[in-house]
Amino acid sequence: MAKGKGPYVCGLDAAVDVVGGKWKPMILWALHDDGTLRFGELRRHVSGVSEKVLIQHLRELEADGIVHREVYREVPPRVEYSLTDLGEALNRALLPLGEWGDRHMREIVARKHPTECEEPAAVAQSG
Amino acid sequence: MAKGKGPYVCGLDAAVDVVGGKWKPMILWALHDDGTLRFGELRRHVSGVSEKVLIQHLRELEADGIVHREVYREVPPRVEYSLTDLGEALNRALLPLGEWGDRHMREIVARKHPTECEEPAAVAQSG
DNA sequence: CTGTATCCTACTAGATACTG
DNA sequence: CAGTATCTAGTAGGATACAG
Repeated sequence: MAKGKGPYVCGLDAAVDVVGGKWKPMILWALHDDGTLRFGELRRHVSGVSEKVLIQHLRELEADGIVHREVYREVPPRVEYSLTDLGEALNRALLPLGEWGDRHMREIVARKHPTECEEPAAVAQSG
Repeated sequence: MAKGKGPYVCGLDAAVDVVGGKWKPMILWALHDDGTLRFGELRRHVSGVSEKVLIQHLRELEADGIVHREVYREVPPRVEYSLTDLGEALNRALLPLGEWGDRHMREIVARKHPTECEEPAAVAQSG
């Protein structure tokens, strides 16, 4: 679950608490893009994350009702993650923020690394 | 400045890095609501925050180009904070997220505190 | 393949006292 | 009033080894 900082002052407060984890936005993005992903696939989509942290974030998102976890008792084991309706709604609410980031990432990054510049690469979804 | 976690994978990643601070959403909210606020006023709006952390967040937001800091060399000292155009755009992009939070905060809070001052009911899954 | 357990580091953030 | 300095606690996140 999220940080659980307590009674939220506003909806935005609650929302950032839910998506505030370091890799959570990328997890939501990946799930929104592919619909359903196994643990390993998710690991590859969210490149750089460790198993522990990925599991941790996944559990929190599950506890918050954002993602659904489906376990298949097979050999080898298989677990699939997907977005719930709440998660899809969250992702839609996240779209404008993602677009803002895409549009202004250059300025933001430029402030951080005045000499280092890279194409935004447009990971935004067409929706 | 924000966490500065490095090259962003997507715009959303950059955006949450900018607004990810514990009190930043509330700071943006207050500034959006009142337009321009002094340090002390901001402190009152963002109730619970300490001077150090408020300054820290303000500096980060300023470094990210989200807020503008205007210093008046008077006695007593006066400093006014306001949103830049970038900050206003960010706030607009944050609106849907805030609405999502408002709509679903009850479920989220209910998951966190099933027995605390709230009806144990209405933890309904979205599925 | 999907997790769990343990150890460790860095950072966020809070309390308090002090300065201009 | 606005901001800084110092000390401290809690926790998010990372590396690695191990288990079902």
